[in-house]
Amino acid sequence: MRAPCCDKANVKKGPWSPEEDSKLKEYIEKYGTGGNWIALPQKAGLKRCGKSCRLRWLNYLRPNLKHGEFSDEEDRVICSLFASIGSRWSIIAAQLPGRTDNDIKNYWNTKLKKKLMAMAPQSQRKPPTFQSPHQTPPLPSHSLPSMYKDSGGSFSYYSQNRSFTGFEPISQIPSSLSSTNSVSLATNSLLFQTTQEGLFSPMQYYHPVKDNYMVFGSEASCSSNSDGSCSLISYGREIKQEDLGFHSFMSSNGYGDQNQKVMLGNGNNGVEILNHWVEKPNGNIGETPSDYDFIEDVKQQVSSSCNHNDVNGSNNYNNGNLLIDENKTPETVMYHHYY
DNA sequence: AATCTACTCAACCGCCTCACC
DNA sequence: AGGTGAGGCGGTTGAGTAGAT
Repeated sequence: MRAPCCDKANVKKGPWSPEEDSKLKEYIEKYGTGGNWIALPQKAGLKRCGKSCRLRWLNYLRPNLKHGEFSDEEDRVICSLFASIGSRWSIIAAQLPGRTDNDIKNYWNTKLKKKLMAMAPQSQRKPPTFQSPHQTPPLPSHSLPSMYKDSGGSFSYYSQNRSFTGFEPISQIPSSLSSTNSVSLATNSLLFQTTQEGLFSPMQYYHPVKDNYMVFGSEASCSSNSDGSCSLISYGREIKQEDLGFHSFMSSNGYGDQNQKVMLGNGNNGVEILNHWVEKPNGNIGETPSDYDFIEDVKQQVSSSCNHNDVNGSNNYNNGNLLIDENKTPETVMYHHYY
């Protein structure tokens, strides 16, 4: 049983009064938060929980907050990020200066979701969802390959310091993938399609880049971990089961009937130097608990690959790209994991 | 004008992660 | 290594408001 963060009986709850607001604002502007929200209300003379103060400051009082209507551009950013990372509102908020995660969450739940549903064809209107590993309905074989990531740019998220970058220009798509006949995820205008299963995926405005490839992430902004090790990172995080589920979703759009192969590779400034393929024994990644072991194996191989590059004197540009190939299927799915 | 319904969004709750001891 | 507390996050709630009847 966890102790409450404050004495619930002696803290005020509910809407903040203008007096409380000004007390909090004045105190923080004068002394800062002191890195201790729990102690702050007492020092500031507020009968509030520290968490409540923190929320009030972050969501309402802190300077440079943007209020009011979201622009079309902001809509697009939210949509594409939601499609790619799901409801990680804080990460999405980091891409929209002046917007808070709470703002975006509310906006998504109350307006944007409906807006997108209204755009979808009548027969396909279902609430857009991000595919988690716990909900992996089979996709109809006729469904189009869902394309994942907006922009051809870097897409790194460092969980430690919460920084997150993305939406770099399309020009940063690896040159090796920029020839004709391709499927690309680079987009400036993005629409979404809900499938019959309620899946939600960006479907339009993708520019073909190279035959049989879908590219997830592009810029090689890789750096080794501080301990010198290399690990697979999904958008900056360690790969987790949830990520695998998403990969499964991505690859199962009618192209996941056969065993997957994962290509290990190293890249340099976005130019892939493909190394070798590793075949996953059964089915798509993310479908069985043993897949985690499989990923661990892949990790190992990427790790040793990275270490090898270190030995050769290369620098942090060497990254562990993970390419997933449904061999001999209409699509090859390529994942890049940078760190 | 009164009532009902739908919507919005600020705030809360509880869980998770991380840093510190 | 394990325990504890604080910060942070996402999901949910509910009071207030706008619009419909």
